[in-house]
Amino acid sequence: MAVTMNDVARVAGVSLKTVSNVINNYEFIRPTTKQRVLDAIDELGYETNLTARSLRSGKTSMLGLVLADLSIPYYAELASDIMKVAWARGYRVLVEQSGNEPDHEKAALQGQFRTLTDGLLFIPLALDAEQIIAAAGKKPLVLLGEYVQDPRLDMVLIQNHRAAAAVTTHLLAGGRRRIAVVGAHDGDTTGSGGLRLEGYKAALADAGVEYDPALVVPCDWRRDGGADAIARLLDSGVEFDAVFGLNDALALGALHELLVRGKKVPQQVAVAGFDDIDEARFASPSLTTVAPGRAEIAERAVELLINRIESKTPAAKVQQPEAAFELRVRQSAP
Amino acid sequence: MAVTMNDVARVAGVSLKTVSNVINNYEFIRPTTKQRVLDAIDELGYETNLTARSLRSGKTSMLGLVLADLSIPYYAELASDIMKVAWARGYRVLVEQSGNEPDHEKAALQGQFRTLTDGLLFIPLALDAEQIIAAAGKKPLVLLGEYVQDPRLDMVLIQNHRAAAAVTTHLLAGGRRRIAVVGAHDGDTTGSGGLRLEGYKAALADAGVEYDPALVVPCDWRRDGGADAIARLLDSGVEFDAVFGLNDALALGALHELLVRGKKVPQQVAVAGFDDIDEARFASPSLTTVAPGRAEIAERAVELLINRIESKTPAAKVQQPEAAFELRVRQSAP
DNA sequence: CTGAAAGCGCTTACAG
DNA sequence: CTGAAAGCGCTTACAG
Repeated sequence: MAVTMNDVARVAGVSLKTVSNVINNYEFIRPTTKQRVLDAIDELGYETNLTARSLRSGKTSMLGLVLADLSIPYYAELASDIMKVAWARGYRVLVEQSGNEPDHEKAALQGQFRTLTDGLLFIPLALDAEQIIAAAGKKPLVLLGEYVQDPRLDMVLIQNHRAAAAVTTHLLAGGRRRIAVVGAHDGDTTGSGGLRLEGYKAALADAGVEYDPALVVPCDWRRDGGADAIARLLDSGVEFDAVFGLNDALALGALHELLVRGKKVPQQVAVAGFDDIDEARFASPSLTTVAPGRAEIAERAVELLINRIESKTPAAKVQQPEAAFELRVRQSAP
Repeated sequence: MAVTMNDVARVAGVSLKTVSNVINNYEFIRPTTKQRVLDAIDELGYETNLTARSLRSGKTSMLGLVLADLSIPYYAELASDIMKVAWARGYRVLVEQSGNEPDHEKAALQGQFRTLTDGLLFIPLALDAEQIIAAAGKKPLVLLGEYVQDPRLDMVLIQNHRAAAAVTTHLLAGGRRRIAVVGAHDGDTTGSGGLRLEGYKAALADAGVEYDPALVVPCDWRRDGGADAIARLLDSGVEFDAVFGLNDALALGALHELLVRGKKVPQQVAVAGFDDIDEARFASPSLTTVAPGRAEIAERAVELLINRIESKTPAAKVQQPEAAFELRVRQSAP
């Protein structure tokens, strides 16, 4: 029913192989032959069947991207960038939402999903390094995010510690001394939350300001989590003059709750976040935050993964490139 | 190299067909045979090669989704919903970003992309109905969004006119009389902008309030577009006591600019939007808007498309179901 | 209930 | 530079 290469070959009066050569831009084809084939393709409206190509070649030219949920702005913006970079290199991206569920993450790592892709970009949230290594097949895998760190796995790193320290130092420079941290447990040292909390502590120590665990409020990393956390903090009577949301969603939720409660931002309480999602620029007041280098993360991750896929020598050393960050000072913490 | 059904058949001591039957849950298999096959699958770690299945069966079990850009919250949230609904029905979703480019949209409609999917969900922004009909192949196609309306095409509709009228009526009920509209040209009657503008006009007429074209400000449908539009309106000296952003991004950009300029919202100027993106709830003040029924849109679109794909009688009448909307009153326009 | 054969539409060695 | 043949790993009639 569909037009095949055979039809093109017949119309052009050449063999199947010649059509294939033309389609794949094989160099040494007589120009007249090539033109005959191109004319036949045009005439018949032929489209390469990518499924057949994949089956035979063993390459799908698709990358998998596993993340929690596209409705979370940071992931959506990162996915958008990754798709553009991949597209420019001739790959499509098949997105899988894990919903933060260990079972979904495991399924994405090993199930049939992998047979559709040549390699996987994975933002783990539920599985640890051992589980990932156990579940992952032989196809290339590159991790994003910081819930998992392991010397055996390729991954693109964010400078969580230094970027969080930079935010904290900025708040301290603005005269703040009681900086609440929203989105971590006191004592966390791993994962995005733990690493950022450590950066915060380091900056306090550098400035000679004492660390107070009462200022550290754990909560879900969502807008309503940040709002709830601030509500609890205000209700508890703990004094604070600044809030560091460990991501922008938390900071924006916190900002919202502060304003609802009649606090002046930044006069009474300064607010800063982490991620620099698009929304941060247009919050009111606009949100001071740190850009973790999203474009660079997308670029490096795709490049690393494609290099692994196309490399003839798969035994290359584990790579863990690090993206550059940048502080973005706005109204919420000038 | 990979484990194939042949390997499973050999280990289980049955024929290829029997393995296939087990995998595809064919009913009439002796339980002991089935168990032997399942054991072999387990033992060998066999995974179905989806590419091979697609080639043979002519079905990819993938739906294409063409939208402008995932970094736009409304699209990201809609994509997330669509993927979940499709997943529940046994389909994956392959997202393609058109960047609002006619060439990209055309490529998504006809190119090799179509050979990877069984049907397409398409949010057109650049092509018109004629171009879409000309470019689309024979595979099922369902349109979303309202830039294109045509009786020949399946699509899921939003009640733009009535929902926009409801927002306007709400603002009028709050005592506002000079309601600026951000995101349309005076005279637009088609596309999301035109339809919503018409709804606005209808509500004004119902209330006996005169329509003033000076209050209608065209701009890009993005946060900065809304901010710019309000800046221009304020600079022009036109008086207004409310702003209706034709989507939430516009309304949030407008809100931001109003606050920057020292206007009190909602005391001096009320603000309302359209879409009810997640961010609207957590803006400060929170944004009054209308929810166009995103979950229902996703549900209906996927259902309609899958029905077309799986239907034996493809000659069924064009379908254009309509989603229910709901006004969400919040602080920006109580 | 199960088997042996054909074939989906390509690419890939192998010849020439 | 081009051809004829094999085969990627499945599913699908067709038998029995």
